[in-house]
This record gives sequence, structure tokens and C-alpha cells, in this order.
Amino acid sequence: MLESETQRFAFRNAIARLIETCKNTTELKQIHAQIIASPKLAKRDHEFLISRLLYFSAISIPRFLSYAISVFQRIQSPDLGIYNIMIRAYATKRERDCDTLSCPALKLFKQMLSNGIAPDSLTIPFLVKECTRRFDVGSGRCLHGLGIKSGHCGDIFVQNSLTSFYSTCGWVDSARNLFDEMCDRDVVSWNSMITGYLKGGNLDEALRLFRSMKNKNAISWNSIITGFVHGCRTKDAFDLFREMLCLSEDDNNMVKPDKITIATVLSACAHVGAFDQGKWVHSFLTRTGMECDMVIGTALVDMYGKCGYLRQALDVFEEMPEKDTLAWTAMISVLALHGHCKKAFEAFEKMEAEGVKPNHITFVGLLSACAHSGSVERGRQCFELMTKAYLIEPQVHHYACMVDILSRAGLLQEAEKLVRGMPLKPDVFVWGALLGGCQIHGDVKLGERAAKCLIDLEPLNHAFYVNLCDIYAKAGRFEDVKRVRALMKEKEIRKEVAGCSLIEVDGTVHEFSVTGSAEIVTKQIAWILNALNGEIKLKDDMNWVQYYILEIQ
DNA sequence: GATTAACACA
Repeated sequence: MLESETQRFAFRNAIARLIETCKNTTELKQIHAQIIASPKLAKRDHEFLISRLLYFSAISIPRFLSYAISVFQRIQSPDLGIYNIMIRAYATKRERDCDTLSCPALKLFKQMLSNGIAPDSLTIPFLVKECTRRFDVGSGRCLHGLGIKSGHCGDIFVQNSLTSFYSTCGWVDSARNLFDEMCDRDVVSWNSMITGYLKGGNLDEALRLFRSMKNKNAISWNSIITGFVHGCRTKDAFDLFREMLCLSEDDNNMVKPDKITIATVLSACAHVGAFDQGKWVHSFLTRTGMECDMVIGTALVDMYGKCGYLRQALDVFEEMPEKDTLAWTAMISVLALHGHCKKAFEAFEKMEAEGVKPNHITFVGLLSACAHSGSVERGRQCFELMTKAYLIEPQVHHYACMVDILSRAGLLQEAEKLVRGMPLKPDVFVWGALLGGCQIHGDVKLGERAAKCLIDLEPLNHAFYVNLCDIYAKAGRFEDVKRVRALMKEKEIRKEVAGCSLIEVDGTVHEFSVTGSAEIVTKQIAWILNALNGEIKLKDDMNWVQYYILEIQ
């Protein structure tokens, strides 16, 4: 008896291991049939194996989900564990594969409740995560209530998922209340709360919390660095990265920069043009033997390209063993940025030939290549290709590119027709492209119309008034210039965000802006000029350094 | 049977 029990157990475990090796649904089906037909298995083994099968097909290999669903539908009375697997599977599924209108995870949960099965402290975090992803504040709050009623809100996973939910959905105060009420907080609780402040733009409170944290992990560092990059405090982000690096040199410190840190820092370098810093990160990768995967490869292409180094971007790209849509898109966008329209399209053809599907951003890259090179016909063909062959619904920025192409080429009437006829509400980029065209080609009437729409959209944006003034000035209509200037004064329109520049010297990024005190600005500029001195050969008639020195004194 | 937090292309 005991021996047969042992044999049965071994047989069961062998099948369980076999499930993990399945490569396709045919193999899954064969094992499934064996489970159903085998006389050696007891009822509880059968249940165990079906749940293993379900777990493997629903969670481990997401593309087997449809098979998991068919298995699930055949289970007569699923228990809590089975429901948890399916709810989790739906909740972790990517948006694009998902039914966006209904929420299958919540539907299943309702079905579970109506079958008299109560959730546990695992069910709730899965569902809350789904609400977070969907920004579904209503359902998330209901789940919070349900958690309180069912006595699961003392569970740290439930609390953390709710903190993250409120943080991500912009309810930072609710997140903070929850956070403050928690008896025990772990690193996830702190990270979720910090992310909430970062997403809400309260960077200083995020930093304060970060500083008061005892056990930071790589995610804490990555979150704060990313938050500062997104909040345009690049210099602080670089300083934090350096601090992280210094700490990681200490062998007792387990926190080391990982791929996500690197990807974030590279994108920050790309954003501000910090080439030395970016190059240093690249050498850091080589030195530490960190694998240059697709994400980092893409970030490097983007960084070199945006910093003006096309050759290096191409080198990195060519060395990438695998290239996905994002990698190709980054390369195409970089070629476009450098004005190589033809090469951008050649890259696109290669991408198609390799069977990588373009997405809507790839077409933004291609269309901007056309805009930069004045290729009107090519732009039109590209738009057609996107909509007719790839069935990509054009978004506002595709229209903005098309309007840009047409208006730069002086086809202003056609551009306006496109704007008026587009199925989406034109945004500031669309009208802005038209206004830009009017500026180039001196079309006052259309410029006035475009400027009016822009001012309706963003009444306090100074740029549109300035552009309009420029059009009037070009046409010699100085009375109108005065009128617009007076209007700006009356409405108290000023440049909202002070102009700010970053300059890199010896690998350190220095930030200076016009809002600083005169003394600081002067000091900074004098310092920068000093740094530039010797690097630039001054021409007699263009002694701009001298000019600036005179200006600031 | 299993849990929550961070990243790249416009």
C-alpha cells in the first residue's frame, strides 16, 4: 500500500515536471489527456496536476493563456486557488492583448463571489494591480472597502498594492494615509509611496522620504533617479546616480546599478545631450561586463544619436544581435534627426525584410525624416502605407508631422485642409506646425487663424504670441506687433519656465538658467567661458566670447 | 499553487 502510494506520488511529480517542459499547446494537450485518462491518479492528484497545468499555461507562458482559459472553463467547481491563478493571469496580461472595455479579472472575481468563494490576501493584490494598470479608481476603492470588510487590510501585500494603486492614480494623500497607518512597512511600501510623490511632481517630498529610508534597494534608487529625470531635474538625477555608484563600490553594499538604472541614465543623457556622461556609462557597461541587452542597446542608440554622434549610434545598432520594434524605431528616428531621410527609409525596408513590425512611433520617425528633408511625396506615400498596409490608425502626432511636411513645403492651403478635415481634435503640435509654415512662407492671414486656435488651446503660452509677432514683423506690420505685445502685457503672459541650459565639462553636467541671481549667472558663464577658452580658435571678426564677457560685466 | 515597487522608441 505504502509502496503504491510512493509510486503514485512519483508518477504525479513526473507529470508535473513534464508540464514545465511543454513548448506548445499540442504538447500541453497530450499531457492534459494523460492526466484525465490515467487510472493511476487519485482525485486529489488530478486536481493538483490540473492546477499545475493551469498555472503553467496561464502564468509562466503568457501566450498559452487561451489554452488556460479553455482548461479553466472545464473545471466544474473551481476553488479559491484556481480563481487566484486565473485572476492573476488576466491582471498581468499586457494591455494590447486585453479586452480594453470589459475587465476580465474583475468579471471573474464577481463570478467567484457569486459562487460563494471569499477572496484571500492574494486575490486582492492581483485585482488592485489590475485597477492600477487601468487607472480604475472606482473599482480600486471598492476593493479597498472590501479588504477592510473581509479583514485583509492588515496584510502587508494588500496594503502595499493599495499604496501603489493610490500613488499611481494620483491619490497621493490617500496613499500617505495608508502608509502612515501601516504597522510594518517594508521596502515595497516605501518605494510605492516615493513613486507616488514622484509621479505627482512632489520631488522634494519624495527625496525627503528616500533619505529617511533605512534599507534602500536598487528599485528605490531606480525610482528616485527616474523620477528626477522625468521631473526635468537632470543634474540631481546624475548626482543621485553618482552617489549610487559610490555606494556600490563598498563590498558590503548589495545595491548595484542594474540594467534599469543604466537605461534610465542613458535616456537622461540623450535628453540633455550629455555625451561624455553617456559615453562613460557605455564604458562602465563594458568594464563591468554588464550584458548589453536590447533595452540598453536601444538606449545607447538613442543617446549617441541625440548627442549628435550618428556613427557611434550606427555602430551600437549594428552590433546588436537582436533588434525589436523599439530598437529599429530608435535607429530610424536618429537617422531622421540627422536629416538622412533616404537612410531612414532604407533602414525601414530592412526592418520590414527582417519581419519586424513597425508601430505608430516608427512612422513618426519616418514622417519626421520627410519633414526634415522636404520630401512631400514620400511623406504622403508613408502616411498611406501606415494606414492602408499596416492598418495603423493615425494619431494626432502623425497629423502633426504631415501638416509640418506640407506647410514647410509651402503647401499651406492643403495643410489647413488636412487640419480642418482630420478626425481627431488638432492639438498644439498640429496648429503649431501650420503656424511654423506661415512664419516661413509669410502667410499672415492663415497665421492669424492658426495663432487664434493655438491661443484658444493654451492661452498662457507665450510662444504663439511671439510667433505671430514674428509673422507681422516680417510683413512690415509693426502696428500689429505692438498690438500683440500690448495684449501679452495686459494678460501678463511671460515665459513660464525659465530657459535653462546644461553644459558638460569633464564629464560633469552644469546647469544654468536665467532665473538665477545676476551674480551667479555671471560667475557660471565666466566659468564656462574659461572652460571653453583654448578649445575655440576665435575669429577676429566673430569674437563672441569677448562680446559675452562685455555683456555680463 | 502564490503576492506588492523601478526602465527603453515619439
